[in-house]
Amino acid sequence: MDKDVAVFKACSDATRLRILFLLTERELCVCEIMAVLDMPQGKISRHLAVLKQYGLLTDRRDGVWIYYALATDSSIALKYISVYLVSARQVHERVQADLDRLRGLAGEGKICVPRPSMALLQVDEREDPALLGQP
Amino acid sequence: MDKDVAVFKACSDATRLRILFLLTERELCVCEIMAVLDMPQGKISRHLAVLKQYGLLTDRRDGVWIYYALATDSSIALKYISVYLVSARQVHERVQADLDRLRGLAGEGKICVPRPSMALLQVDEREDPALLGQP
DNA sequence: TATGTATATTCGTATATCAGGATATAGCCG
DNA sequence: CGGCTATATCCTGATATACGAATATACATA
Repeated sequence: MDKDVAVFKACSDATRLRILFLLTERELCVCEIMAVLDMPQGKISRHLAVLKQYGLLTDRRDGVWIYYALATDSSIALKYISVYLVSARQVHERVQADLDRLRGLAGEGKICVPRPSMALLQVDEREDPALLGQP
Repeated sequence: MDKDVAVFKACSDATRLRILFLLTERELCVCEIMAVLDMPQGKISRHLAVLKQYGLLTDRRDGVWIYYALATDSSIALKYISVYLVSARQVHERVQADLDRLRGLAGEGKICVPRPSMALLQVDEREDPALLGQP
């Protein structure tokens, strides 16, 4: 039961809930979440750490970037939270706006390109048809 | 969305979550919750006030007693919390123990009888077959 | 190795939350 | 009205949480 309490505690912050809603779309790196929510990096990282600590998120590193994704089988409450997230995201205007902003971002992931050479790599990836969802 | 955050905040305390689980059984007065959870009256009342303020509970007065019940259509999150409560109560041992203790209480409601005359009234009610669930 | 970028973490402060204990309010009954 | 009971609320201290700002860490490239 304590695990469930922790899950609810993790959800009881507006910023964290917005992050969770965003992650129903797909896994995201920190810079994408920063861009969508327009919040300082430290704040995003701190909330991501809380969500991960409470078992709601998993993370994986890809070079410099760290991608976060919704965890699945952490607690009973989390199962119901997941269903809630998918259903409620179509109802809340703020979430809708967040998701629109996310879909409007230039590429899929790695929107922050650390160096010119990597920016070129990024462009290459964007021109790779296999990576293009919608034209 | 803020309403949903409030609902999750309301659930992010072990005592409050135990109260919510108890109220999936039926509406309860404060003294019953006190008896089951074995906690001081001020603490129970304070948590009930929080749950009511966040829209998770309704209350109704019956003489000296105030009965609390789960609210229904307060927010989207609450709908999913309700489903969670009914499902998860069969999984958590602590909740099982709470519910067992609740069912083991002498009568249905009004376990605290303010005066001898009312105690007699209570006994009368207990002897009324219509009010007896299990012998 | 040095540099730059993405992310994590620490520090200090303001605010919120929780608990226990004491007190206040409201209803019932004699 | 006065006394009893159920419940609500207030007060205070302890603890947790959120934030901005600054700093630290990890990785990639040259």
